[in-house]
Amino acid sequence: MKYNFNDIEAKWQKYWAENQTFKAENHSEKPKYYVLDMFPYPSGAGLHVGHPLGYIASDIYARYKRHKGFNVLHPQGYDSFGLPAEQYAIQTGQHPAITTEQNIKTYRRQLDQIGFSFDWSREVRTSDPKYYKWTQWIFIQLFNSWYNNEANKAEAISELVKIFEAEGNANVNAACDDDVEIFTAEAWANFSEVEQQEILLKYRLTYLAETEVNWCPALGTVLANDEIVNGVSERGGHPVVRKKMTQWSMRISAYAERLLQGLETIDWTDSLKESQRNWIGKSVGASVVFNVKDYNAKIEVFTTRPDTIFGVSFMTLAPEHDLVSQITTAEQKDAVEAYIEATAKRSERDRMADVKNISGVFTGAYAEHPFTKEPIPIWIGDYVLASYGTGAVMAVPCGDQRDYDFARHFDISIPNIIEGADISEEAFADKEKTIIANSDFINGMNYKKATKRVIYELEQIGQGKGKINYRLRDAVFSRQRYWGEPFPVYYKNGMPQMIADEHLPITLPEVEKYLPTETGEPPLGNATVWAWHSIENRVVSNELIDNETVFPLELNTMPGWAGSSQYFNRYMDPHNDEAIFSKEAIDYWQQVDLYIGGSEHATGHLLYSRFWQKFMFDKGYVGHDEFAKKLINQGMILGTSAFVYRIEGENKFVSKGLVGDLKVQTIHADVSFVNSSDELDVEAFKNWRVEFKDAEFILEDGVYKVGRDVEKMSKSKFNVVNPDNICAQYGADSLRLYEMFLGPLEQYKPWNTAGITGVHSFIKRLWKLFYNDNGLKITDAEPTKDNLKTLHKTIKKVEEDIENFSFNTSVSTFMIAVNELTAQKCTSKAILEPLLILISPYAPHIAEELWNALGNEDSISTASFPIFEEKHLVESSKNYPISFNGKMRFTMELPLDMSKNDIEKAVLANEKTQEQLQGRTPKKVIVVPGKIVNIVG
RNA sequence: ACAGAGAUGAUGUAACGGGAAAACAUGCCUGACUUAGAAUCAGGUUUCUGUGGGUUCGAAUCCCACUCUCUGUACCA
Repeated sequence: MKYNFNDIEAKWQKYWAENQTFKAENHSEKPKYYVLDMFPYPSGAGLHVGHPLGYIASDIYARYKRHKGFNVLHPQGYDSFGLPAEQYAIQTGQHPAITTEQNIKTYRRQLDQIGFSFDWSREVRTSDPKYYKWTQWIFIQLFNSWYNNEANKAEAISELVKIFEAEGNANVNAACDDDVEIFTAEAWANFSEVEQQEILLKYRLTYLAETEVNWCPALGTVLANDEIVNGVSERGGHPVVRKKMTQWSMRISAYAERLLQGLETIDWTDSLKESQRNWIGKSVGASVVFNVKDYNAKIEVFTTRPDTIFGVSFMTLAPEHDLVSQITTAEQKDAVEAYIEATAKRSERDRMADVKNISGVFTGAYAEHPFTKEPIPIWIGDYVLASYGTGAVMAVPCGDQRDYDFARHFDISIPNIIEGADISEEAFADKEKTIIANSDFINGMNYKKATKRVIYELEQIGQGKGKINYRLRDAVFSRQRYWGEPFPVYYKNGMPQMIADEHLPITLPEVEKYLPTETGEPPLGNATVWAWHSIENRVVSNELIDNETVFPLELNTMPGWAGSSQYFNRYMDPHNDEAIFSKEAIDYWQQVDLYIGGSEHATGHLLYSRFWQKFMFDKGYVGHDEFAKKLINQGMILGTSAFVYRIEGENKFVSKGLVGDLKVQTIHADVSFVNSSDELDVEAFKNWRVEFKDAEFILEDGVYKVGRDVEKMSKSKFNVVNPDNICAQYGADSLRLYEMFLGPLEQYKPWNTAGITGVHSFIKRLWKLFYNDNGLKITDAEPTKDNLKTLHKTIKKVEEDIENFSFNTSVSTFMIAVNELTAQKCTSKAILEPLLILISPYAPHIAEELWNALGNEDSISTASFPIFEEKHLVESSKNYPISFNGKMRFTMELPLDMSKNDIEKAVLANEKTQEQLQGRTPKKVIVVPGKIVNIVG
């Protein structure tokens, strides 16, 4: 019988769907295991062979865990809000919901044909109102919470109000805005409602704040830093200005320390944890307050080196610093303003990239040293960033290279306060080797002692304190887009009001245009039915807005990461309309046991999700404050692009070998026109685009050879390989095996379709172990010793490999096993049946088919993983390599239970040994039983 | 600049906690079968583990230095 993979795969995919084979129950006698993939954004381009890599790996693991007796949750869904659908809508007027629906259909079809064991009954889509109801709900939860630094957790805002009513805010230690004023209980009672709301907003975990954004007036939108190149928009090259906008922010900074500490408790890759650590950017030091001479002003700086405070010879403020305009003297005014203007024109990225040019201007003002009272000149310089610390630094040129360079450049003095340091060429920045000198009460102390003492003294005189600074900024949560979650928020007297939980979801309104309005409002500003009726509790026409009972709704939408920050928990109970998930469901599934996805989400999705999880933990909704125990990053699959060479100015293409010194344009050719010998199908290429129709081709040896290069797989590089074609030609099992066989999961690796014939013929050889031309050839024959050895060797290796996520090596193990069993002419059911279970996580369709052919009624996924027995691998003898001075010369078969001494004697007695020694006496004989014999001399 | 990962035949890669370097595939070559293509079968094919040094009886593996590649972050005070 022939192996007809197309029929077999369709048959079993249908069987799994109809029987809901992989549906997980929220209770079971079995232990639970939760395997999760990062859900995809359903783009219009569909899947290419790079996308399923992680899904195949997680699917193998999920299927393996089922064989191992676990109740496995392995869900899948779609991160279906996002920019591409919106941009398509702007261009075509097509509603993003429609495009998204179509794209999801394509994705589902493509995923289905690869044979994943997803529990599709739990599918979620972030753009589905039933789903985003709960995204809105979490937003409200965050709004109604504040972070209590004493308890080190989020608490209800109503508790905070109680404290304010009882004693004011003097004793409240909260993560809040910096500009909160101290008030008493009486004062609180006397504030108007709006004033109270304003104060509370400074404490809430999500809050409205003025944020600086990159505003592009021509595009009418806010741009991310990445979207700006050389000060103009990447799209269209329009000018971009910094503009303040009121936007929602998430107080993730409140969780900085816990996000950092939590990394110690999870099994994620070191590089990913390191990325998050850098992103959080903890630095320990002190805040120091400098009084400005002749002004009633103070400058607060953050420093990690308070021990060097006696080395301060100037201060630098960021050009954007609030004080600059106040303290600049009349003489310096023009220079300072010119400098500020020049800096404002440069993007932050430009400023950061340009490290060599030292620039700055003296303000004319002086600060006063907190201890010596000496005057310190105040400069501004663009190497100081407004967004980090306080936007001001105390400059210690002898101990910091940037300060040193700055001082040198502007001829500012460089006092040396480090004992024995040579600062004639560069600063001495090694704090571990620092001994302080010329520094009053800290002379002779090391860095640690001096730091402690300086902080103590600063506190005594009220000029500073110990402080920990984090780089992590609060996350802006507003987007001026259409295709995202609407906020459950309306505005009354300018203050945001949350819509009560029972009226959620607030669904996206219809709009005529998906662009910002002419007045620069976000796309939702185009909606005509987008006002909240606070009595009827429903969305009504804007015409009814009276600001008494009907109020305007929020026009921004939520960012892409909103929907993905709790989806892993929603899978546990995805159809629950009463709660985001039931307590039973979360208590049962707890957290993700294995999460697989790309490393590009290291500081986005993976950080925000940890933040929301910690918040949900504080509120008692979840039992773990980390959502994923173990995380693996799959590497990217790269495409092999093909290039043709067009002679400049002519419509002639030369074959790669003939390019030589010719001036040519290198053009991407679609890889589907190129065969495995790098030869171009010239006719197909000509028909590809009109401009190539009449092109001439200069061939070498009768063919046109293309150039090759490995690049990211992408539609624009024409190097995309579609899994549909692979499945049609070789089958899903071959695709799955080949993707794993390419190399280690975490590694970046190029795709080369030609290699798939190796795994494909392996599958055919597996089939031939079961079938010949006459049909099934399996017998009940007693397995031979060799059969058992092959099987158990394979069980052992495959089990180890899966546990270590080394899927590539188990594929070669399978090949070895099938090669050996074929050579042994094995037909024994007792061997081949367990072999099928081993292979089934990797190649589930053929495994089901053969399993069924052996007379099994249930799906192979219900079978138990075979148990390894050591006894079948025990050997009685070993073919010892005999080395002389480390070089292997010949081998000798010796019993494994032979003693060291006897082995030595036997080896020395061998005539080949004597031949090698040529009469010399060996100095030493190393015998490692079971491994090797090495003769030295 | 810093951090992380990595470098093995023509190619993808393998080698438990030092113990026979290249398993498993791809490619290429020869032969068989076939009208041809595809498929199948039999056989063959290369290297000395990025560079330099160290530890060791023995190093791809451990240590030190360097070179290069990829990824992330970047004037972080």
